[in-house]
Amino acid sequence: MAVTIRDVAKAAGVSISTVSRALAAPDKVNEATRLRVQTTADAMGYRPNRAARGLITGRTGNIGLIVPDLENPFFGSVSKGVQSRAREAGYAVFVADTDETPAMEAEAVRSLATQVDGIVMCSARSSDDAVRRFAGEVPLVLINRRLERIPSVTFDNGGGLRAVLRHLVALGHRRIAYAAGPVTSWSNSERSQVFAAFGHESSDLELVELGNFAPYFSGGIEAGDVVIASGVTAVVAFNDLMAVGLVDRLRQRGYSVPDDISVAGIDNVPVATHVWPHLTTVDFPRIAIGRASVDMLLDIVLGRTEHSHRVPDVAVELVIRQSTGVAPTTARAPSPHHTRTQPTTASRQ
Amino acid sequence: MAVTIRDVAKAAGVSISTVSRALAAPDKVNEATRLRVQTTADAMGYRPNRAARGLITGRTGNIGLIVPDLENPFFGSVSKGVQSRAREAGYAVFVADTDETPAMEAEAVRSLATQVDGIVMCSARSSDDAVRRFAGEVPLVLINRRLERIPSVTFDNGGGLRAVLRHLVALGHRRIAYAAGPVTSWSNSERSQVFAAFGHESSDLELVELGNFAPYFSGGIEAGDVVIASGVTAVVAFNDLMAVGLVDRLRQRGYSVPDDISVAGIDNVPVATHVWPHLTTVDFPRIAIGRASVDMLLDIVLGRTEHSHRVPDVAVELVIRQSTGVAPTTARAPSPHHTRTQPTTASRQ
DNA sequence: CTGAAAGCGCTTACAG
DNA sequence: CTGAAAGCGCTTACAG
Repeated sequence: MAVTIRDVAKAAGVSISTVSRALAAPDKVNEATRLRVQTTADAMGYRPNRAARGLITGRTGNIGLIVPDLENPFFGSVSKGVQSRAREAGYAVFVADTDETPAMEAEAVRSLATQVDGIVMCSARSSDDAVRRFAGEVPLVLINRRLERIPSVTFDNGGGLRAVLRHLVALGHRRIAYAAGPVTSWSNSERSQVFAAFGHESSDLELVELGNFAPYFSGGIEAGDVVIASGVTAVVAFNDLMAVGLVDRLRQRGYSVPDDISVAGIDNVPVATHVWPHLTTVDFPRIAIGRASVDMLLDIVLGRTEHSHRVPDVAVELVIRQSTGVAPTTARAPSPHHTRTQPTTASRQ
Repeated sequence: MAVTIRDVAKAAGVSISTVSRALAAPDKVNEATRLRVQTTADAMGYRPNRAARGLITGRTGNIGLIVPDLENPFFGSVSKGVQSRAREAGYAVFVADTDETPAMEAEAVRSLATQVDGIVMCSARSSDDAVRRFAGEVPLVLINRRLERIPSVTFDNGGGLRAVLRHLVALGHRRIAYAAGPVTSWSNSERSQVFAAFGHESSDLELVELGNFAPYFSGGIEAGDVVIASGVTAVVAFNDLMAVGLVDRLRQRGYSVPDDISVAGIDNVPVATHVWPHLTTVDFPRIAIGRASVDMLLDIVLGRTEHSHRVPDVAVELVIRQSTGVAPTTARAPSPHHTRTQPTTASRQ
């Protein structure tokens, strides 16, 4: 039904070889014929069958994108970046959502491997060994995870967290918590290490890691009570979603943010400015990293090796908003007024 | 490099035809040979090349998904539904983000058409004629838009909006606004009509349409001032994102939600419960509609015509939360206290 | 039940 | 510069 190269050849009065060349290698063909072929092809609405082409060239013109959760705004942005850069480069993108499970990551790699030139995998949940196996099956670029000898592009996780901590210290906070994310998350373990190491910078700091909590609003709700019990005056959450839940829970418990407790997130997803108080957070340029991952993948696939696979971390930026403030002078004991679990609307406003 | 059907045939000591049959049509082959072939294929890690298969069968085993904006949580959920149902059915999915522009929708259809068995298009921004042209190029299912003789699956837009309006009327509101979304949005024009028609139900209602506004937080900020100027006591926003911006702006201007003005959204995206007050809204089962669209597409592609293409609207559900309340008895004149643009944190808490 | 052959729509040496 | 031929990895009538 669709018009094939044969149809065009017949209409233009040339062989299919010539049509193929006219379209793909313009300099290998007489300008006059090239023009004629091009014109008739356009007129007939000819679109080359990429699958057939791929069978011969070994290139599909497709890339795969594997993400843990398409509903998570973080991955939505990354996907957008991947998708837009791929399109510019003439590549189409397959997407697979793995529901945060390692098993589905493996399945996605297997089913995509034969159909793509390479895969961008975001926040891989699989073990190091499994990820290495994936990289053996298909060209692979990792986003948000470093693994020896596997190409990857990552944010400056450590720098971001340190910037938040310095900010909190400057505001006078001395007892600071980190509300940890999923144990299986590479980002979380890196942040966890950086957090612990930060304690060595100044001796009068009391740093306490709490959790692990789910990287959602619900995880933040859970973390809220733990934070209160811990007696800290400031907390950095694994991500913004968790920070938002945390703020909500603290308010329910009668604590004011930032007057009683300062809260910071990480990611700078849109919700960070949709809630009140606006969240102090670390901006991770997610679209940019999505685009960068495609560039790196294409460098590998097309044999453009100017880039080293060991690229520097993508810079992140501390964004100070209203959820962090000067440390309270004394630990706060919530008044009876504050401890009721259902304050009236008026008091919340 | 990859193991082909020929390799398996050699290893199993049969012809490639037999390998092909053993894997695809188990009943057309001797059980013993089938088993042998299957075993060696597994052992060798054979994965059939879907592109090669598709060249013959005319089926690619892929579907395309075209969405206006992957960063929008609404489409993220729809994508998740599409992706999960497709995977269950053994299909891989291409995704294209069109940045809300008709031109990129056309480009996406063109580039995907040859590589997929069909396309699911979400909230198409193109003209009716253009969409019909798309449907001529490739099997197409529309999400969130009805078009004569084009298969589609849609939410019960009208029912949802009417439910919100009845809710507001029951709370005593008589002057109610609809903050409209993009003119190009099919959902918006349907809601706009339903809103206008609702006025005929009771004669003492004053219904005013405001806008159009951008379907984001920023559009809600803009709408906020217009809503105040209009003197209504309740407003329904085109979507939750806009409603959240609206609430934020009203608070900045010193108005209390819902004491002074009730605000309702539409969609029930996660942010609806992340902000305070939690948003009254209409739940659109987005993952479900994504899955349903794949089912419909596959019905068409595989010639399973039990389903009519004219399926009923997907039911939606009014979710009453804290952003709507009883209508104020008198129109509210903000006190000087409320008109300051930068209230202190304390007053906001 | 099994194999040889044709062919899906293309690209690419190989001759001319 | 151009065409005929081979072949990418598969499936599917067609014989046997």
